[in-house]
Amino acid sequence: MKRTNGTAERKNRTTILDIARRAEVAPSTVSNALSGRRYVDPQIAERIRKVAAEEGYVPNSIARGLRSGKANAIGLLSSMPFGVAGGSSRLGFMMELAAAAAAYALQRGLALLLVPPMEAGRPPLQNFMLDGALVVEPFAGDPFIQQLVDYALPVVTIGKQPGGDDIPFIDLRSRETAELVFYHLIESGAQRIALMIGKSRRTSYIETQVIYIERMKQLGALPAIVEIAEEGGEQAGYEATRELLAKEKNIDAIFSFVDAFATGTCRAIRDAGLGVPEDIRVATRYDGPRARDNDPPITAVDLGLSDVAESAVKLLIDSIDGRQPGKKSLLAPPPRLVVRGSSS
Amino acid sequence: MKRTNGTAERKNRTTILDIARRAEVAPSTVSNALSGRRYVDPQIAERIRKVAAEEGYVPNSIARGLRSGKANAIGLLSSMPFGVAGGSSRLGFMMELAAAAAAYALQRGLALLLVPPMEAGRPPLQNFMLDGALVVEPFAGDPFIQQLVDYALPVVTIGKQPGGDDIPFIDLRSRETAELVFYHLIESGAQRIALMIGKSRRTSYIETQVIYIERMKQLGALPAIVEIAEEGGEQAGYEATRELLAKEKNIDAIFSFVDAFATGTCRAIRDAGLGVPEDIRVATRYDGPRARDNDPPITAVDLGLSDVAESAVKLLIDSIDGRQPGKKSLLAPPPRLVVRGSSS
DNA sequence: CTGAAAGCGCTTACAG
DNA sequence: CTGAAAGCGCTTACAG
Repeated sequence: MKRTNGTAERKNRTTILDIARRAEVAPSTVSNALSGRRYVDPQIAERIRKVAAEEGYVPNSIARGLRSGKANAIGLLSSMPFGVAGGSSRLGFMMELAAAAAAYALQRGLALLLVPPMEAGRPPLQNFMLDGALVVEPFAGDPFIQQLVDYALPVVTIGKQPGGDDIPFIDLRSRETAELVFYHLIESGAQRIALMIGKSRRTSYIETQVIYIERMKQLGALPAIVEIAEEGGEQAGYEATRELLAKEKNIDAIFSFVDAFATGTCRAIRDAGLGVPEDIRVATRYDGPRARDNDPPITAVDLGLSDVAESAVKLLIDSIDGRQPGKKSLLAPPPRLVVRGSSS
Repeated sequence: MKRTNGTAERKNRTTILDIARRAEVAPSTVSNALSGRRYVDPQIAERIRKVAAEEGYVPNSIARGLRSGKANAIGLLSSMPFGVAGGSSRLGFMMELAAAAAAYALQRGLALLLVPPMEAGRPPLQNFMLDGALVVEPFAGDPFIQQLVDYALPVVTIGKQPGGDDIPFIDLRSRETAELVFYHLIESGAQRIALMIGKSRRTSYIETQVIYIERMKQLGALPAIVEIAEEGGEQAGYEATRELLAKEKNIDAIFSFVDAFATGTCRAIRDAGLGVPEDIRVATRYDGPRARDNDPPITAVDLGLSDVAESAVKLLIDSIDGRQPGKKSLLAPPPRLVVRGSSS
């Protein structure tokens, strides 16, 4: 009896050697016959296939991977903290990307490995077999990116990493997104718009702030920017909004960028005895379940995440295959405003 | 110069042999020093760690996996067709399970591999490195399960596979779920309830039908069961409902089991000139975005999927580790009815 | 306590 | 056209 290979259930699996012995050929011939990579005498090939079928032979993908240097898998990572990326229903930005990325990756023969943010510490990437990774909205100096670069793994980021000039990315068009939102809020009558945004240095935050400040200057209005630690999630959005309303009396619109903040913002406005949208209009970026399910539903932006995910996987596959893509970045589809009760 | 190993980006990575040479010890000593698996003279261990750090050594997880027989990854598979599992926003049952399973698996040092249903053909499971898999609501004779069993991979199903008596599973308590829904519909005044359900032989469908028939008998009402091919998604739900309403005139409630069907059901009722819930009450099983975002929002059941996912991963890890768990199945949390506008 | 060897199961050059 | 050998990069017994 052969030794087991550690996993009780998988002991004694038929190997290519077993097939070779029974079919009386060399192991390499079995390999070639089964993979079709090289010509093998049709009669012999047929015999090999028959034996393999009889023995229930299944190739060991890890052994194959060691030789070929491919894991046939890519990771999807996010350093966005749990209060935001996850939350009670956990059906947000990252999972929408995950679903689309997984579907497309599978079409290309790759599995998608889901690496959610960890509550504490870094995920044990060491242990995972990956050919590359997608990173969702990394911030400047994101340790995730650093770790992947250390592992010499190809990376594509969804949303450029600030300063990550050598890393291929999908341009989420955050400037345009911000333009859309501010234009809408102003057009619907807002005079004094506040911006509530995450603290970390992610490109979407940075670009939104730039546009916000420009607009406020044009409008001759004083900017009111509140930066929130993302870990706080909805509760932090709530508290920040209460404070803001206590200090600034003439706010009549809030772009509460992160959807988790935005639901907190709505709650805070109501608790302050004010109405959404009558007294204060609210908008958020990601048009996910959180925005849609809120009462009232929150105006948001359709970012075309299915297309984003697909482009990202494409770029990553190019990078894994060592193809130097003409462009190191791809554009997301144009953002589309979805107006809802929170602002009209 | 060393040969590359196939992936352009990962050529010439430092190996344990490089470290061994530079630190003037045996490769096995490097392995032991770095893993801490065996005692190594502290001075030597320190030297090894220093060299490894300098060289930027990262262990090759595939090589490690070949030797140890572990991929440190589990799969999440669903044979539910795309119209149902996916759909435009793709944020459904499977993704909610995925998010929770991934988070818990990561805590246990495992990655979660997302294997969505393929449009055509079977996914290339051969190529994926897995220690086991979770299968979502398999039907009788599900080829996914067959494939996994052929690969001798441990499997846990979320929802028992009909006839799958040897496969550990999470009991989704579909009988109780059905009881809750029918009790609610009857209590809210329904006299003639129709059941609209998928065609394949999944446990949740089977159990729901059993309860439905019992209830109708008690009520002295004629059962009206419509079985729909799942691939049809919302459109099939729409068409089936139109046909049903054309044939049966006194239907005043529909349990449209699959959420994709249920939104079609609501649309069909309206197109027939009737109102939800005034003329016909509607309920569905999975309390996801689809049910919540519908107009009117659809009464549904909270199945506690986070707990379900966690239990499933636990059971799977037991099975992978060869531990014979006391129980081969675990119970989902009690289903909880979420009453919404579609039925009240 | 540590080293040298064998081996995980394939695939890839190298011979013939 | 096919076989025998080497090798992917680790870890696991086996020696000492």
